[in-house]
Amino acid sequence: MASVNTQFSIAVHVLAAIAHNEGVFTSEILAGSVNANPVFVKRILVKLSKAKLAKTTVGKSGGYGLARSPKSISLLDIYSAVNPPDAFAIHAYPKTKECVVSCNIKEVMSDVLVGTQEAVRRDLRQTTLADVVSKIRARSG
Amino acid sequence: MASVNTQFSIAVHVLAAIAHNEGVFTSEILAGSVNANPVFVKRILVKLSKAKLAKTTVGKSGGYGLARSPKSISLLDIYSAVNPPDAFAIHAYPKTKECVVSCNIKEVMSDVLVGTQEAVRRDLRQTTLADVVSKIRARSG
DNA sequence: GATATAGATACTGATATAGTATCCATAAAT
DNA sequence: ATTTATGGATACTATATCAGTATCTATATC
Repeated sequence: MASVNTQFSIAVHVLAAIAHNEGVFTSEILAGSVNANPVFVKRILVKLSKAKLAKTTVGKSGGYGLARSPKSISLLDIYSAVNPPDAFAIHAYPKTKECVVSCNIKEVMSDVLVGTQEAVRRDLRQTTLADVVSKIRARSG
Repeated sequence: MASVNTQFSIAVHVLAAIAHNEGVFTSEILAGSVNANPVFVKRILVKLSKAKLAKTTVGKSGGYGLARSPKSISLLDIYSAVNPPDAFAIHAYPKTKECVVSCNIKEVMSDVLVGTQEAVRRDLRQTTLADVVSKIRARSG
């Protein structure tokens, strides 16, 4: 546990917690729900706040609320906010001059994988935070 | 450089090199084309061989050829052969009993992300090794 | 003014990727 | 039959990223 990026999944978790309970919560409480390190969760909350998905109030009795309605927040919005490394990496070794494949593979793969990355984005755009909350409620009821 | 999995991209590279040059090549030569560590490339070649995408001949004057035609090998075949970690990880912290979200988020996210992973597979299935080779040739010509 | 919060920073620890070195088994070349 | 070049396996190391820990500052409420 530590080398796969779980920030996206944690971001969805905390936003779902806020949305489900419809209120403002401190990072301590949200970290408690995730059962993860408070500072780690804070760092994710900061990203969500900068992306204007969460609304921060600073100072005593401060905390995090939603900045937009759950229906208007897609998983793609959350994914973009935490900005995880691309799902598909291309190797970056120096080119071997005499080899046609070596000289062009990177550009060709980039081309192909842009399409794949776009497929991911299309898929994530189809699910909203409201969908996630309602699925959670369906399971608990 | 070392924490993103580049094996898929390297696997495509070596198979494209074999397909483009239409022959049998040693791991040394293939590693030379990639400009990567020979043993690392070997480990990938072993996976491709086990997945029956590459055909191995052992012993002196041995090497790697294609086991199937480039048109019949999709990027999904190659992706599955190297078996990289899932693009989307879900955090695995213990559940907080009192929290409805905490108790159900993992299953709900799994559900959603299965669809995303499937979108990736659908996309990769659309491109073949032959497509990659012809794109490379188009660039070099 | 005291206090509880967000937010930032520096350091540490754990894990997975990739590199290095070396060995064995096999089959071709001699 | 021997030599030799290959695939394949294994053990160890180096490095980068993710995540945890500790601590500090700024700010707004009480």
